[in-house]
Formats: sequence, structure tokens, C-alpha cells
Amino acid sequence: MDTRQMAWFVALGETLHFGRAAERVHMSQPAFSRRIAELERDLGARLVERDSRNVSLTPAGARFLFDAREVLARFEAACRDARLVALGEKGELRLGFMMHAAHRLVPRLAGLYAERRPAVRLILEETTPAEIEVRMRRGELDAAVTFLGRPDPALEALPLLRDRLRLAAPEGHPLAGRERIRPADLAGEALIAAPASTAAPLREAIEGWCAGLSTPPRFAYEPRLQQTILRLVAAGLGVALVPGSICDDRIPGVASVALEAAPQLDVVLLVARAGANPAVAPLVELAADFRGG
Amino acid sequence: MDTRQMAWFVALGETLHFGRAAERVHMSQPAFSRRIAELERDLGARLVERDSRNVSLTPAGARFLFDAREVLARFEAACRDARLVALGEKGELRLGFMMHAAHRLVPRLAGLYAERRPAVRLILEETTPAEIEVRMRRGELDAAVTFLGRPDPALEALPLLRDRLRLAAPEGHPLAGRERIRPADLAGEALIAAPASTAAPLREAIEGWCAGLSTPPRFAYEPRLQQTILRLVAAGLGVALVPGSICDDRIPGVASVALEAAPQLDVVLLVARAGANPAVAPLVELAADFRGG
DNA sequence: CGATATCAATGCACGGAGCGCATCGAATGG
DNA sequence: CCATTCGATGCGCTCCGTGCATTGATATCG
Repeated sequence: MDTRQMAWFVALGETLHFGRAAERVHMSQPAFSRRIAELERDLGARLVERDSRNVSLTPAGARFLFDAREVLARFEAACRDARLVALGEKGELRLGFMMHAAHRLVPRLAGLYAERRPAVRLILEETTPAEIEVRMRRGELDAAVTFLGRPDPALEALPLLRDRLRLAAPEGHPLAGRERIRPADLAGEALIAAPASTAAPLREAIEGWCAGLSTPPRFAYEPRLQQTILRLVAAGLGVALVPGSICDDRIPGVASVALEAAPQLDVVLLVARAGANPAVAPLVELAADFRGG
Repeated sequence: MDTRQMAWFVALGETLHFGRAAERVHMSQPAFSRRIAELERDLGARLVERDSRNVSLTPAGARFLFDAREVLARFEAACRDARLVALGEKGELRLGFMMHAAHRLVPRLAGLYAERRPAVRLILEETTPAEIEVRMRRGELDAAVTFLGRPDPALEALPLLRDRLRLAAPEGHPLAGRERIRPADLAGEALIAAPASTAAPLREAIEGWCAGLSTPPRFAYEPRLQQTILRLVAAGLGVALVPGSICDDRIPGVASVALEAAPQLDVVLLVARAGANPAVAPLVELAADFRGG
């Protein structure tokens, strides 16, 4: 028993005429009669009353006609939606992103994406670069905005922007008034930075810049979120090296200072190379435009 | 494209294994592989990613799996419901009835019917005996409670109860105090009765009883509803000959008097002889019980 | 690193489901 | 009373869908 039988019966229910219904479904009348009889046999219920002059629906037939229309509509919709999802026109797109990107990058991306694919539900998951790596590999994310990390053959990294590290210091701190600082200026300072297990590329950039120091910097606090780091700086608990874009909006109580030979961090859009979710395609295009603009 | 393909795909989606899915739907693995490939071809979308070691759903496949489950469930429900309607276990039953029956008969019937067929929606349509005849013949009603009228080969009449005509007169009226009256007592009285076009059997019974009078009775008012008739009587506008059961509940201002050789009216359950709606069967049984009790 | 096992895809031949054509039987209308 | 209409049935044929055998690719283990 299948939906074709339903479609045949709907044709019959609408015409109440075997010949015309058969014609509508591109079948000969005898074949059509047999299919309807077969449907009734399978169902174990008489659906039409035929007295060789006119055809009428039984109560069961009327009910089945009504239900069949709905089932067929949903069937068609399911097939259409599968196609749309395959084309990336509909469905879901899980976009992971690190907190740094939440300020400007992700909102802009999300807005532009929604214009191109209004029917795709964009699921935003804020997390950390380390988590992103794991979840991308497991296929739990379709794409992610993160720092460029170790190259992965299965993942493609599309550059979005390049960020320079800056110093974030409490207002009134001796370094806060400087035009530009060198690694040596950090001697004895309490540093605040996320641990490598949260954002390896960022941590490596920080430690790399400090590598020249005779006494290695002291990491006083290691919270995971950039938000927290800046709050701790504002509270005067230490200084931090942070991506410059973070300092775009002034945080009360925090001053930002340029670094000499500031390390650069690439913020990239990470997508699976073997395109799992077709809905990522417009996001990739967006990344290219983004780079240009 | 039909629901069998959906069922096959659901098996695959749940096992993620061609061999086991094929087994579940009683098919060999090669045939199953082909059916899935065909489904993907018809849909124009890849539903599963197979890398010859394990099978995984694409986004389109996941969506289709979800939708397919729903479509299949509704499909099954539609088939099941058609069967139930054919068995009279579910669906609708349109029961017409004349106003006279609204007082006690129909509420009791409806209550007992609902106990036997809780899934059948009983649609009650109050109307007149004349209207009932027409609508039964057109198949717009499945059954009706009405006076026994002219026998119709297509309709079966099952006796429910037998009602004697009584006189309804305004309190204080000369006839109101009588024990029993004869047709001659009505001479000169203003009669109130529904027209023959509304309830032929009732009207005929009334006119038949009055047939012996030298001067035929004067029909002062001819409203269609029994309710109206009794109100007019209460207002002192005339007297009426009404089915006795109507007088069961006392109407303020109306007295009822027995008739000599009172005509009897059969109240019957009318059903189509060629049982159109299977849901009437328990109603027919009910009518038999009713006659007994 | 090679042998083995597992699993989906493909080649091939067969059987039957489903089709169209011709026809029948019943009912209707001129 | 014959012509027409319409659904059901008989019959032969075609091709779709099946199972069996096999291939090709890939992971697992000695």
C-alpha cells in the first residue's frame, strides 16, 4: 500500500468518474478500476459505491479522501524540503564562533547570511577555539569563526580578517599612557590570558611575543572568556594582551596600547572541505566578499 | 515515488546499515541498495553519505528521515481511520429529528449511542418530519427520529414508541376541566396545528379525528414548531391536539385532556435500508432495545 | 605489510505485478 | 427497442523489481 494508490483515489474522489479519473492519472480505465478495487481490498473497506451509472463516496471514502489529500500534501512537502536542504536553500546551519568574534564579525555575517538564505535557520553556538576544533572534526558544527590554528586536511580555513595584539591595561596604570610598548615593559607585570587549552593560537602569540624576556611573564589569572579578562583588567588585577578588535568599543576603566612588532592573528571561517552541509556555500562566498570589503 | 520508498529509507536511517535495513524490510541487500539509489535519483538529492565502511545521513537525509516518519504515521492513520469508519467505529453520524422527539427521546438515544460509539461524532439536526423525508432521501441524513409516514422502499422505519394525541387547552378553558373529550366538543374552537407541509402524519391524525364533525374545525394558527403551538395555547389563542409525550412536562398555563378513541402516532427511527453509513448499526440495535424497555 | 573480513555497488537472468486492448453486463434515455 | 454510457473482467505482453553471484573498496588483524 503506498501513496500512489492515494493519488489515484483522490483523482477518483474528485471526478467521481472512473474514466475521467483514469485519464487524469494517465492510465487506462480498466487498469484504474483494478487499482481502486485493489486499494479497497488492501484497506478492507469499500470506499466508493458504484451502481454502474454514477459513483459516490461512502463515509469511509469521504474520510479517506480528506486524509489522503493531507498525506499527499505532506509527502510532497517532505520531498521538496529534502531537495531544498540538499541545495542549501533550507534547513539548518550550525555556526560555531569564539567569543572574540561575537562583537562585530558574527553579527555582520549572520545578517548578510540571512539575506541570502532566509529559509536557513542559523544556529549560533558561542564557544572557544579549542572546542570549535573538536566539534568541527566531529561534524557537530557546519562552520566556525575562530583563530587560524594548526592546518587540518579535512578543514578549510578562509581568512576573514587579521587582528593585531594590543595591550589592555587598567586606566591609571603606568603602561596605560604609553604610545607603544615592548616585551621588556611587561617585566614583573601580572598577566591575564586564556589558557592554551581554550585558545591555543592566541596563547602562542602572546607567549611568542614575550619570548625575548629574561624573566618569563607571570600569568596571574587564566579565565576562558575574553569578557572576563577585560573585567579583571578593569578591576586592576593585571594587564592582558588581547586582539585589537576587542578594543574597538571602549570598555570603561580599560586603556589599550599598541605593541611594538605586534603579533598578528588570523581570524578565519573554518568549513569542512568535503562540503557536508550545502548551506555553508553562501557563507563561503560571504567570507570572500568580506576579505575584499 | 511513493511511501514504500520512504519506509525503506526510514529503515536505513535507523540502522545506518544497508544489509540490516534490507533485512528489516524483507529484501536482499542488492535490491535495497538499488531502491535507495533510485530514491535519491528521484529526489535529486543525496540522502546518505557512504564511504564503504559506514553510512551517515546528509543534512537532507536527516530532514527527510524526520519528515518521512511523520508522513508514514499519518499515512497509517489515514488507512486505519478509513477502516474504522467503514466498521462504524469512528466518523460522523447525522441524526435528524423532529422537535417532538427533542424532549426525551433524542437525548436518551444520544446518550446511549455515545456509550457504544464514543469515537463517532453524533451530529444532531433538529428539523421537521417533512424536511426529514427529503433529506433522508438525498442522503444528507444517516438516520432520523420522526413520525411514521408513507412507507418508502429505500427507508426502513423502526418503531421507537407510540404516542396518543391529547388536547392541550389553556387553563380555565371550558374543556380544560373535562376528563375526556369527543370530536364534537371541538365545534367552534380555534385549533392550532402545524401545517401538513411540516408534519403530514400528525396533521392527518388530527384531521382524521375531527372528520366526524358536521362543521370542520377552524385552524386559527399554523406555526411549524410544537413549542410555539403550546405557547399560543397558553396565551389563550386556541386549543391544540398534540402528541401526549409533549405534555409529560407541565407547561405553565396549559392543561392536557385525553381524547376519546385517541389516534395513535408511531414515532420511528428512520434509516436507509441499503446501509450507507455503518455507524447507524448500533443505533438500530438501540431502537430494538428501546422498544423492549 | 599482506591476508581476511565487511559492506555497498553492479551484472545478470528470471518471475510476476501491472498495463492496454478487447469485450462484457448493466443501466439509462431517446 | 436500440444506442449509448460506464464500470468490471479476460487475456496476453512488457518491463520493473527481485535474488544470486560477484566486484571493488576499506578497515582489522596477525
